[in-house]
Amino acid sequence: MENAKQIDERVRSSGRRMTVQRRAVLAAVQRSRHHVTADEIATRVRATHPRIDPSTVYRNLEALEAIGLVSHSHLDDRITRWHRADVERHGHLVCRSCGEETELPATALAGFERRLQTAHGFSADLGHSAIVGICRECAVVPPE
Amino acid sequence: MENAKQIDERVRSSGRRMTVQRRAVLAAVQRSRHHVTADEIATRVRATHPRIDPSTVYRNLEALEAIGLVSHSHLDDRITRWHRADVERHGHLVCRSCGEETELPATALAGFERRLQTAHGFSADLGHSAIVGICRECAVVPPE
DNA sequence: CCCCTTAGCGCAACTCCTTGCGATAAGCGC
DNA sequence: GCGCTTATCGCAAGGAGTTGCGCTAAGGGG
Repeated sequence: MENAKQIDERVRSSGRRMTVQRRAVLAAVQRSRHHVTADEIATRVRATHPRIDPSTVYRNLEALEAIGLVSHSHLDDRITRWHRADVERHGHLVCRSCGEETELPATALAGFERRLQTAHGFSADLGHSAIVGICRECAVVPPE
Repeated sequence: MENAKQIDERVRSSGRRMTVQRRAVLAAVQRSRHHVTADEIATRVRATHPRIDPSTVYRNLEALEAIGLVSHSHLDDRITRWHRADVERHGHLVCRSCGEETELPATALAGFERRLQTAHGFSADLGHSAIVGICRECAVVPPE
């Protein structure tokens, strides 16, 4: 966990500026537990800074990701979700039938990631996109 | 490969109807090699059926997927791509630095899928979303 | 501490896709 | 074949995210 001054310095040393808006977006992501959508972040930011435009939120999420302070992943087909960069990496199983999500520890991903590294020289991030499939329950009794 | 009559029957037996539009969308997907976007499909369909609305294309892709005649996957962060359901399943590695895509044979996915099955009872489809990471070249020399 | 350059901002327009709705036509039953 | 039910269509409006642009203000240099 870095303090405010270290973060400011980190932003500036990347050739960017630390603005009120950027600070607000970062704070909103840091206050959230996990996996918030850009829209939720925009709503939180506007609670204290009503004039901040959604486009500013989107642009700042990208900038903060480039700096390495936040990152995003994809839980289901459509929505991008954001989280602070220092949460422990992990994967997700999402059932395409009932939608249930299960978290997967990073250790469960490491074996396959190592395999892709040795076989293809590719450093995979299996936590970035959820793994879709059919969960145990739906394999037995499809819903509805 | 099924013939037209078998396909019609398959559509109808699911309680749906076989319309001119649905046939045109299916044909457009079948004529494409791999991984076309809904927008490309809409363009092709309009070449012969100019009055077909994009929303009709989207709805038909969903319907045809529910029937099992087409399916979709996600190659990069944003765009949904469609293909006929009978192409051989495979995975994709996408480099988040240079964007390069590498195809991965289904056999390369099977081991990890089996592992998820035994450990979590989850039937994963690792071909559905591309695996993002850093390719061999970019690990050595990041572009630009 | 002020200037000047330019990153970043708010706004409005735009893209891609989804949704609601009244009109149309697929296709089962007679 | 004909009628009737209703899935599906085209259209128009809506939602999420992106982009272009002229204005504002961050922050290094003097």
